[in-house]
Amino acid sequence: MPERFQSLRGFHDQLPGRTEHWRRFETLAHALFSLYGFREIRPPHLEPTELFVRSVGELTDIVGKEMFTLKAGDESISLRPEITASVCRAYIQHGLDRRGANRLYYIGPAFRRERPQKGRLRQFHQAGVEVLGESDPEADVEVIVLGARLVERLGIEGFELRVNSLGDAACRPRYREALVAALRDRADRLCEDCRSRIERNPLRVLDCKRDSCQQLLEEVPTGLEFLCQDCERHFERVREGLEQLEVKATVDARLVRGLDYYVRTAFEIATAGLGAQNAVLGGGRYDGLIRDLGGGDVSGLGWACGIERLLLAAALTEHDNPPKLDAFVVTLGPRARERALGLVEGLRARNVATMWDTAGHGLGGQMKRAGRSGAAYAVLIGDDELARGTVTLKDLTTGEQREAPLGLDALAAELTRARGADARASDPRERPLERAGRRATGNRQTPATPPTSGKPRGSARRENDDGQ
RNA sequence: GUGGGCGUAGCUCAGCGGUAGAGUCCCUGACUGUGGAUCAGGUUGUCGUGGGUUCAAAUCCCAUCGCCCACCCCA
Repeated sequence: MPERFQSLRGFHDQLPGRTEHWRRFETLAHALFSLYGFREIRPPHLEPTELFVRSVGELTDIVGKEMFTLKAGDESISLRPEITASVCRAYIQHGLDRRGANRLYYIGPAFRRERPQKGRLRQFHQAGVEVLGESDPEADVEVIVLGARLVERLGIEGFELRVNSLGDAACRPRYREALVAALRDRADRLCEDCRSRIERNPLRVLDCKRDSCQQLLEEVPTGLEFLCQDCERHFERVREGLEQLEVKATVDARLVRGLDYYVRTAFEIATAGLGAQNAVLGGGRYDGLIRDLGGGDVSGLGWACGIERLLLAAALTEHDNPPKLDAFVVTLGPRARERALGLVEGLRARNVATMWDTAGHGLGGQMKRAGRSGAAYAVLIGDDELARGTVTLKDLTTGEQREAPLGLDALAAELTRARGADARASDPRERPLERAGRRATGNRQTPATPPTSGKPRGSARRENDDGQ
């Protein structure tokens, strides 16, 4: 027996039944980002390794040990571990500042070589936005609000938005010094990890998860106390803006972002119920990054969300979502079967979503497949119909039957008219993402029929699902 | 990278030294004039993989791969 292959660790397939959820997320994201004046950018997945070393920071774990790096000839290239760096590179390379494209968004995969957990994969997917060249706090407010709106519209309840200011080149070094001094004084009471962080990345001590360290941090100065006047004022206006729009945010002086490039505004949205992987969206301001990457003195601002995590937090229903067919052609006898090939293709040419049983089952088998396909109508043709120039239309929801003309245009019109009646109700784009009445990790009882759908689809098969 | 839990049918799981099981799904038939229902029958399988112990291993041991959880870090 030949070797059977498995997907790589941390690289998952998205199967039918899940892909519909992804597409609903993507549809929502595209629509929402457009609403805020953002335009899509799709950078490549591979970049020069050096791009990430310079942007994310050489000493970060992401660059230090989590990148998929390969040699290509004598250059080193890496799968992107995050997407902001690529967007900035493209912005500089193509002079997007002169094209008026300074609000950009992306949706796509990124790669990190970490030990996988639920909501943390080696290939994961992010959607994110970047605003380039705007340094006023109003831009921060818009970006943060957009993040909150996305999470809201996904129907995620009980999320928490936390904001902080990390200072800038003027004030952060002063704080860093003070912090290091304070931590050194207390090093003997910090955990082992934190002791090593004092020199390597002292800010990260602030969000150590150990209670003992957190208690100790009460005695340590916060960054907010050290903000220079400009940073102070900026942060104040960000908070005021959020307040004006009634977006609830808590100031968390311990919120630190892991990437080196953040300055001033940093924020994060966390949800309950995802365990340790509860951060679903995070970002901040990165003035200076564009310059570090060889561009002009252009400020930057943005966030990224983890699509897997958001979908987990949204606890989507696993309701049936088979392709919505208008018609399933059922044939009786060889003459009808011969005729069906053209009939089916003719209907499709008229935009009627049509299937038939290419496998050649008997009448019962074909009807069974028609029912399972989710088609609105079965279109039956046999010798009787052919002789009369008609088809028998069976409404697969109600079971009612009637005669209809065999002519393609007339039949297509008939089937399309029937579709118009319920298409609006069942079109996923017209429907908000639904919350399930259960936890994502919970039982697998049959989900309740979504209340917005007044039309149960009979025997439509439930998709098997991996439970994520 | 460190520590722990778990891998049996497509799916959810039982079996835990003595012939591989249930539910569900799938397939065939009753059914060349009707799907969802019912009935009859069928495949459900390298028991994750490779070694070892044993007369005998799904079961015990070791290794390995994968999933999950925590740490680390982050979306």
